[in-house]
Amino acid sequence: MTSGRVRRFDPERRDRIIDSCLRVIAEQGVAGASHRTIAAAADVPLGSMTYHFSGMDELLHEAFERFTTSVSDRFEERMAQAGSADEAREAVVRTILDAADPRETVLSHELYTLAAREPSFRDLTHGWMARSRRGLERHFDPETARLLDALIEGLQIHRALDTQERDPSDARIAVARLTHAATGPTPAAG
Amino acid sequence: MTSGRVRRFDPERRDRIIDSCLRVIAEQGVAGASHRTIAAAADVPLGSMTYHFSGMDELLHEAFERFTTSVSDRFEERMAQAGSADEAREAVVRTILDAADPRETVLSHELYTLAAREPSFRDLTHGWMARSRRGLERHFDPETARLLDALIEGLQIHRALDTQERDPSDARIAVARLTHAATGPTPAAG
Amino acid sequence: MTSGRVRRFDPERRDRIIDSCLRVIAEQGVAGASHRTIAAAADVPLGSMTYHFSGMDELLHEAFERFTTSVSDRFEERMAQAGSADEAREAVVRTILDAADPRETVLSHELYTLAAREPSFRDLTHGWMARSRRGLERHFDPETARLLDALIEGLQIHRALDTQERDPSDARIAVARLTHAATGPTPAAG
Amino acid sequence: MTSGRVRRFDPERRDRIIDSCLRVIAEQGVAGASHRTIAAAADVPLGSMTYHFSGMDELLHEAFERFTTSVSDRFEERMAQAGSADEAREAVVRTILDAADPRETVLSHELYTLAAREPSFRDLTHGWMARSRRGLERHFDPETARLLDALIEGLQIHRALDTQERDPSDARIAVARLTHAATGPTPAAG
DNA sequence: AATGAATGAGGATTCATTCAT
DNA sequence: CATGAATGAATCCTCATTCAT
Repeated sequence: MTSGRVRRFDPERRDRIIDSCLRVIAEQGVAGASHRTIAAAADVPLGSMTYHFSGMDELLHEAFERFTTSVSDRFEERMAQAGSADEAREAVVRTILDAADPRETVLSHELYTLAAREPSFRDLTHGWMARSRRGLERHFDPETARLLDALIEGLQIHRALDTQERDPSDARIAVARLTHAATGPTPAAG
Repeated sequence: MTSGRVRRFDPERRDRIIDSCLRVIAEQGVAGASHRTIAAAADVPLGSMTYHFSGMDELLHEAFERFTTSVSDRFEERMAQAGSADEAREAVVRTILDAADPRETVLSHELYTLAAREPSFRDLTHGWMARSRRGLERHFDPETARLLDALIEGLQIHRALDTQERDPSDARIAVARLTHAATGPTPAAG
Repeated sequence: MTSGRVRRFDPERRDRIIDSCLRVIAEQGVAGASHRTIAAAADVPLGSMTYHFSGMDELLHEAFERFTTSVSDRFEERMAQAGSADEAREAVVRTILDAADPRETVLSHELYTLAAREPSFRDLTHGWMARSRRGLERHFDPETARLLDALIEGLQIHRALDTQERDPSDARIAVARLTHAATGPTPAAG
Repeated sequence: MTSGRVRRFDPERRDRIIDSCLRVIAEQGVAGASHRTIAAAADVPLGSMTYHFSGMDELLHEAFERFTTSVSDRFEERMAQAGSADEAREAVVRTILDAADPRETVLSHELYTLAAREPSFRDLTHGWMARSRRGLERHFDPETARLLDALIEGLQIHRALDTQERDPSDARIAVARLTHAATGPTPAAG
């Protein structure tokens, strides 16, 4: 008889909690990510939270680790599929423009905010950046890879946090300037 | 007679609360900025908080408005003092490298995180970016100004959130590439 | 109209909480004295507890301070009313025998246990003992006062923690021996 | 094959749990002695606790039984080794003064507190006192033995819970007065 | 025989907000 | 005008115990 009401064994529960944690953060921010809200989102009893995770910090760390890994995976794959420098440039541009997904924007900023204050989260941001650079270095020299990586970051943020629409060509021009020197006349203002 | 309790008239109290709010956010994040902690930091009675501000949102908005205004002021002044495109480039480079102040890093990210989720804070980020661009447009064409602004953002973030030291020359090279096209051989990897 | 359901002003509430705290400790021990149980006993909302006391420690300290003060008051009065050394001896004997009140036994031990581990409670036990000695010194020299005080303690404990009834004359004999040397033949066993 | 998990047979585990229980109580009190903390201290799985003991009460009882037995053993031995009434007096004095071991002080009080409220622990305190008296009765008459036992208790407590140092001669004088009546002039205060 | 997984109840504490003064 | 007192909801976390394995 498997009657009763509880599931005593649920091996994927830990996983589900991590996913729910990311979902809650995306929707309500780290501030709204409490044991309660996450437990409810994961359809798991409250006591389950501290059983599986030593505390909110461990949970947050694992959640953001999953997030950065998945974003990095996707970016690396994109870079791997580019067959030439030109295709790589186009992939970078697309990465910048695709960032419209508000979920990722929000999660990124939440992580940055955490990392800005708590060094323990900086291993995640560091690892993330390292993998991005490694992907870029398939097609560009290390110096350029670092600059491109920072540019992607800055353009994504400004696209996300500006109330005004941005012209998509910005990204293309910026990538061009950073990757091959000469594109035309000196752009200093008259 | 000045007997009884003290300080029934304190015209700068509102101001002090806003400053304390920023101080608390810099130290403990928006998450740690409660009426209680801010009131304590400002040495102001708890009941005073809801008297002067309709709620945390109003207070946060005013606090971040003060923050972005002060950062923008400083940047605009820097740009105004640059007498040539070269001096402007150097001012941009210094702006990127000076961002070591953890207080500003933290406050920026806290604001971005807020703005990423709540549109009501996006007027602040939009205004901030607009003023930055206006400053840059004293020396560069609008297109370049936009790109420089994003680059500043990206490099600052990566410098702050990487565990590894960054070479300061990165900033100089990036600014050079974005502002005058040709600086040398094509940097695509071999 | 004083309708509604809440009492917004209740100046004796702090006092009532302290009393309820002692009551709960007497009934269930320090282990059972939680914010919840005490709040319920005092008919006070839970949030009221940490409003009036910084935490359980402060509350416990104040509660036991009240307890020791009241016990000391009573003992001092008894000593003050004794008109002669003989009456003082009798008062001491009665103090030992009266300790049957389980409430006081329990509270004393709870305090001792606390003080045994946390020095911050030792000021209470020290003050208690000091006042007891001061009372005894009205009638006995300091040396004898110290010994009597310890004897009271020991006899009370053994009376309380033995499952076997004790002969009340024990107390009388012990007090006699400690206070005037000669009462008969040497009591060493054959 | 000793593969798989380890230590499915561990006959001393029950013993180790009891010892760990005492250690935890000495360090954190009965309040801090939970199944979890004790299991961790004994390096034993949590589920093992309720397997070996029906509940905390059984465990506490066995732990304190071990404690009182060991203290009683030592005291009895001391008394057995005393060859004369004078040596016995000295042994009693030393027992009082040696009680500086904070571990024993703490454990004694924890037990007293338990016994003060729950009669089920009073068999332990009763047995302890009975054995103490039996030891003393090797050298003193039953009456004196009871008084000495109580005096030991009282002086130990006051030495442990006073913030002021005690003069060791107190113990010697008290024992003298209780055991042979006349030691000098009447100690009543002038 | 032994235990890892699980959980509901309860632990202290913090919070934004209300309201009588 | 300004605030100290008050509170219910929510915070994270620990707990003894149960039970399928």
